[in-house]
Amino acid sequence: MDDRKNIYTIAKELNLSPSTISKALNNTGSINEMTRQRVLNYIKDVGYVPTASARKLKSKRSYTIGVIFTEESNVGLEHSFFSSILQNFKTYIENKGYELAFIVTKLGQHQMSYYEWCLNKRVDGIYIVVGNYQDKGLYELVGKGIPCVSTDMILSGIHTVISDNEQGVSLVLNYIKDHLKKTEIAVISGPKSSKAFEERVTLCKTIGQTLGFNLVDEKIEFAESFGFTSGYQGAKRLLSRLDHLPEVLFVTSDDLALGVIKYLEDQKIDIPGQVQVIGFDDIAFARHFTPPLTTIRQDKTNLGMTAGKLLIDLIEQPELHIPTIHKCPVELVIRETTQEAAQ
Amino acid sequence: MDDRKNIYTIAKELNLSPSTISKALNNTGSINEMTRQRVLNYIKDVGYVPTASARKLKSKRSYTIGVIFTEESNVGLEHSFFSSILQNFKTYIENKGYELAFIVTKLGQHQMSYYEWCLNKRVDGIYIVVGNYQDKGLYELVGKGIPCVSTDMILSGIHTVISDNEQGVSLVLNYIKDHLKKTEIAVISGPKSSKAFEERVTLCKTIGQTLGFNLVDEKIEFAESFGFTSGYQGAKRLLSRLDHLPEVLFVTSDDLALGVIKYLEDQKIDIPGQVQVIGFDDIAFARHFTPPLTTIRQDKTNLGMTAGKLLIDLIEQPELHIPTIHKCPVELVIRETTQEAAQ
DNA sequence: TTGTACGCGTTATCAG
DNA sequence: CTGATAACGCGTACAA
Repeated sequence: MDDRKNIYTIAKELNLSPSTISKALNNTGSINEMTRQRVLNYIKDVGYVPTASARKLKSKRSYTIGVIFTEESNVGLEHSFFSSILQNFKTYIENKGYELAFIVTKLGQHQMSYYEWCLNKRVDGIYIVVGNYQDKGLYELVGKGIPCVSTDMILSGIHTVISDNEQGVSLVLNYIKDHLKKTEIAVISGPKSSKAFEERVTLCKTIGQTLGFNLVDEKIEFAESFGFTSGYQGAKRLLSRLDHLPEVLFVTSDDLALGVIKYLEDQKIDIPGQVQVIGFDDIAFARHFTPPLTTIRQDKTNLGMTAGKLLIDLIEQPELHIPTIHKCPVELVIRETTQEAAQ
Repeated sequence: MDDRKNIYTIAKELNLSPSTISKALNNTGSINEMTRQRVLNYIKDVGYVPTASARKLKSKRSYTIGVIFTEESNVGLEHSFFSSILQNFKTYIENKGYELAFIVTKLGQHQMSYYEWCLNKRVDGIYIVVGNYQDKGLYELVGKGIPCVSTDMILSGIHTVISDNEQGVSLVLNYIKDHLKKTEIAVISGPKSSKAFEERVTLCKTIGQTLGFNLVDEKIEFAESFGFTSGYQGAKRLLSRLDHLPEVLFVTSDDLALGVIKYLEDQKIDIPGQVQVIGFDDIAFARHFTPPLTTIRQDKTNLGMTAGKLLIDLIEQPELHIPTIHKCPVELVIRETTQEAAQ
């Protein structure tokens, strides 16, 4: 019925032993080159393919990276920024011979923790793309010593690859001060569930202070979630609370910023005439929006690939176990939601 | 060193046999309820987690669905329409106890065919989200009898879940005729590598004919790829070829349509004053664009979930082996890139 | 309920 | 140095 071959069958057919076949396949141990070729050719002919689970079972390696993506935060694969990072990560690790699997906590009837899933799959490493950093399951997971890299949250003890938020915020605020020559600013931030957003807000306050901005809490609004609509609502809440329009709105996530712009348009507020808007991320649509969005470009390729490289280094050279924070440089992309002041 | 438990260890510690442990875990066979509870409690205490690969090795089932996504067509997870379908599919199958894995043809040094990968992983089924239908590897794969569902291409012999393109095109053309009251139309299509795009173009011709549109080939332009820029370029090519502006541009994919709109704006062509634009898909940004795009809404949730349901039915009840084509209804969403003619 | 063979590739050990 | 043998990893299923 199931006529699948295995190394035993093949060994018999070639008058060799199973271990020889294995050696030929994996290029390990000592084996005569001619024998190797003979095996390889035969295998190609008959179309034998080794079974992943048998190899994994024995070698205790799965060549699989578990990915935490979204579950809690209600952002799915639809979120273009994270998807893009994930795509780059995926490409990198596949080149290194690893595959990607989504960590899941509910499978059919079974409920399990992140960690249990990882044990079950024996993943070699973990990549946290987006996750709610208030999630206790995450802390359990990262405490277990499985190599782990994160691009979203800065948890102590995890290797983190993240955009240089300090540089980004600094670029924005200095640009506002030196080029736009404005001082009345307000901030719309992504939800508090993400550490990165928290960090950006904190940086706005500290850097803003040194630059002479007066960024009181009243001028900071946290969106409830990700996405266009959250931005729209956030802008609405913020502006109806303030007694006059800020000169510049710094929105710490592009997808929110687009919603913010929409709200301003609906209110017949001219951009950049009355309010200037600056985003963060440079998602694909930022440049295509009307008006095209001035923003901080995060280098998604770099983020994804660096995370991949770091994780695989960790897996293959476990001696480098001192947690590091990699900051990827960002860049200010000036488009049409801002306008430099005349000299 | 590796202190992981297995059913043998546990069996010994509880003075039971390995098979009893297995039964307790899987709730199969006959087993004393008290024994079962004892085992379950113990397992929870010591934190034992069964190993996926061992189970797979024995049971020859992997509870894994292989997904073909993009590889050839250069669209990645960034493509919001496909990502969204995939997300819904993923959710559905996870509820049914299956996991998703991306089918890959290059792993480290190893190059393999889709089919080889599937053998290696012993996937239970295959889901083709996007793929180049000229890809011969795809035909090899689907010919092997692994349960397979596609949402993109209509290959003979594969179960297909696809939006009702006929209904969609019909809705568009009738809307143009009856409400916009226009006859001069042109079409910008997605790349020929996708069967769905081909089908839409063909339908435009046939339905167009019965409605009295004169849609000659000169008025049909194929974009070179997916995405905003391809749409922009496509519009440019089309309009520079035609001697006068069409009244309505039907763009068979939203991401292209947004690029088309941008091109028209850059040319100072008023939408919908001079040219009206209709898209297809209803991606998230379609409604947020300026102007908001009139388009055909594909039901991504329905598509993804139906595909999931169909595939799992196929896996679990292999007797239903007559290939079917599921057409999911679509809907015309009227926004601001079109304008009804006065009565 | 329990014993045990099985699935299949890997690897340590051993003989030629 | 080449290749063979056998034990191993771990859960499942059927016979006892």
